[in-house]
Parts: sequence; C-alpha cells; structure tokens
Amino acid sequence: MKRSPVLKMAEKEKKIIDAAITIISEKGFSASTTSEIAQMAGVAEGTIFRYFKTKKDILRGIVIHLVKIMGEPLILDSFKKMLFTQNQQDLRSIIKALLKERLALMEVIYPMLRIVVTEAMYHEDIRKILYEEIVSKALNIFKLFREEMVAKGLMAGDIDPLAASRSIYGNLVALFVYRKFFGSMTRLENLDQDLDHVVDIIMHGLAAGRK
Amino acid sequence: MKRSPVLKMAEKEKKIIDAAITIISEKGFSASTTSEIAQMAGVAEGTIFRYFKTKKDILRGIVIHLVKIMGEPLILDSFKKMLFTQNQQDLRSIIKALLKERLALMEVIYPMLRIVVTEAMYHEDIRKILYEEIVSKALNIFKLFREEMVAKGLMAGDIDPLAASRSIYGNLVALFVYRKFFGSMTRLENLDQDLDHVVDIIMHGLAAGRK
DNA sequence: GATAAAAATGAGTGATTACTCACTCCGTAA
DNA sequence: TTACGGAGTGAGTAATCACTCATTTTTATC
Repeated sequence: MKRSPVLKMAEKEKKIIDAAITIISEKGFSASTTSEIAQMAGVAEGTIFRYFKTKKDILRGIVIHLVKIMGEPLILDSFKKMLFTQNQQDLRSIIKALLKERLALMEVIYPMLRIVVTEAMYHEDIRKILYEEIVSKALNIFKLFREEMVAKGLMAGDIDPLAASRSIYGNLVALFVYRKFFGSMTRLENLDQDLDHVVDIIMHGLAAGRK
Repeated sequence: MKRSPVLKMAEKEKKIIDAAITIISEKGFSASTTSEIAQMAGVAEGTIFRYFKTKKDILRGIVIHLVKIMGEPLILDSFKKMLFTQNQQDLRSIIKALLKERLALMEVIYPMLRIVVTEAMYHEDIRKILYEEIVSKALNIFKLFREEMVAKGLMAGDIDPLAASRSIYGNLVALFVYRKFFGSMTRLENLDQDLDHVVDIIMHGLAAGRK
C-alpha cells in the first residue's frame, strides 16, 4: 500500500491558490481562465481539476482562505497590542498609529481584499463569514478599547460605541480608497499630513468652537 | 431623405441599459452575456451592437448613466438647495438631512452602484470617469458649502476641506454598508438614531471634553 | 401607395472556455 | 526487478461567447 505525499499535495494546492489570487485579483473571477492559473502555478491545467472540482471551487477556497488570514489571531493580536499597550497617554497618537498600521495592512493584502470585497457584494454567505470572522471581532475589540479610554478620561463616554468604530473605519477606508483609486488623478498630500487631518476630525469633529 | 426617430432610439437604448443593469448587477459583468441582456431588453442581440460598439461599451454606458443620475440638475439642485438655502442656522440638521438624502439615493440606485464600484476596482478608465464627473464635483460643492458655513461661524475654519468632505462621505458609506451588508446579522437601530450618532460624531468627534 | 433609407433582426462564425480522459511518470513494496 | 496505484499531464471536446452581416421590417416623406 502506498501513502500519499501529503506535503507535496499541500504545496501544489498552495501554488494553485497563490496563482489564482494573483490572477483573479487582477482580472476578476469570470475573466480569469483556468489555463492561465495553471500556467502561473506551473502545473498542467488538468492538475487544477484534481484539487478543485470546478473553477468556482477555486474561488471558494480562496475566499475562505483569505478571510481566515485576515481574521487570523496574529493580525487581531497586533491590533489589540497596539490599542492596549501603547504607553502614551495621548489618544490622538494612538488613533494615528492605529490608522497608519491598518492602512499599511490594507496595502499589503490589497489583492486579497479586492477579491473578498467583490465577492461579498454579491454573496450573502460570504458577508456572513466576513461579519463573524472579522467585523464582529473588530467591533468587540474596539468596545474594550473605548471603555479603557473612557475610564482614562480620554474619550467621551456618551458616544455609541458601534457608531464610533464605524466612523473610525469609515474614515480609514475613505482615506485608503481616495489615495489608492484617485491618487493618480490629483496631487496627493504626504500620508502623515493626511493622517493628521483625519485624526483631527475624528477627535474634534467639524463644528466651530471645538479645540 | 428620412429622419431617424430620435425618441424611439433613446427608448431602446434605455431598455438595453436597464436590462444590462439588472443582469450585470446580479451576475457581474463578465458572467453576463449579451444574448441574455438582449432577451431581457426585448430586442435582438444584433440590436445591442447598433447602440454599443462592444460589450464593454455597455458598461461605460452604465457608468455614464450613473453620472447623469448623480449629477442630474434636479438632484444636484436639490443638493445645493439643501446645502445653501437651508434657513436653519443649525449645521447639525443640514448635515443630517444631507446624509439622509444621499442614503436614500444610494438605496435607489444600489444595483447600479454595485456594478460601478465593482468595475471601478478593476478598471482605471472607469475610476477616471468617476473622479472627473462625480468625486471632483462633489468636492467642489462641499468646498463652497464649507466656506459659507465657516463664514456663518458654524464650521471650524482650520480644517482641510478635502479631508473634511472625505470624512463625511466615509461616514456616510460606512453607515450604508453596515446597514446594507450586515443589517441582517444584527439588530439594526432605527435609521434616525443611527444618523443622529453619525452627525454627532462628525460634528464633535470622539475626544473627551467636547460638547 | 410608392420609395428609400434607417433600424432591427437572428442565423452564422471564429475564438475561447471549462472540463475530460487516456495516458505517462515515478516512488514504493514485494 | 517487477508490478502497482496515484499524481500529474495536455490534447481533445462540447459548449458558449461576442460580434458580423445579409436580409427583413419599420418609418418618414412624397
């Protein structure tokens, strides 16, 4: 009786997944072809169908893989660490550091993000996974963070925590999208300047007589 | 010499665009077929190619349609009116009304939005149209609005106007996405309550000792 | 009603696709 | 050495697609 070379199997599968991420992220799912993926992965086209029953199954494999990676304790942990062990007493610096770190992360995982966002727009089940694995967790962490900040007297206590974190993420994504998508059409400000503006608005709002 | 029935022509074109929006919004651009679109529009497949040189031109047609809707005199006017002729001296109510109106519009044109957002992620030329026809215009209108508000002493004068409008739109989209995508997974608050929270944060930020 | 131009049609076409399957290759065990 | 079985292959296939074009239908004008 022969034993299957499990490790090699995983390697090939990973090669295919990696190639699929690259290609699908560039052209979208339907516009990507299995022969293209096979070529980039360095395998025969037939091999793909030994690991994935259909083309759609490749996508399923990717999305679950991606959501797991993005929600991985590693990422969430570094997030937590940043929020809680920052020894500075300055909420402003904490939020700026948080935004900066998240922005860098989004930049790194952008190819994956693009696939997940696209699929999430069209499939409820993926939105559900996304919510359970990432959104709800991020919201909970923020709630803890907020409690600590309120206790320290740094953050207003009468704000709805859900609305507050939604706002922070909204600001974050707006900045990311603007710089990523429309950056080539205007003269971009220095990132740190942009961040300072955002943090300023998040902290004190737009109304007159703030400060 | 014969004259072409201009009105009927526009009608057919609109039928095709409407059918395309329905189908592409459901299945994505690449997965939608021209024969399907023709069938739903009630025209022959060949007819589509009299109005749109290629399939991709249909997509461009949808984007242009969106631009027209967003920039339509009627809507833009009501937008401007809302921003400038609001006789209340209360910036808070103005922004709330603005958000509410934009939210309702986004809801109505959601199928189209989904297509445009998806394709904008993959095609620079679509991003460019969006920027020139919508983003930059919206930014300009906001700048004027801000100047007026600052003059009236309602809005802080030392805030970068680009960052400010980006922030408002970020908050708007975050609320829309949360309610639209994750609304079924949690108990949603009343929309007006949500709006009040958002406006509160936009106005005064998260820092302690605001108000 | 006659005429002609424009608009609409849909069968046809070449290109492309996801997927199949008969086959090769190779590590292992007897 | 031989024989086995699964991993890997890639030419082949049926289906599907965007787009064309010769033909028919509709329309406007006299």
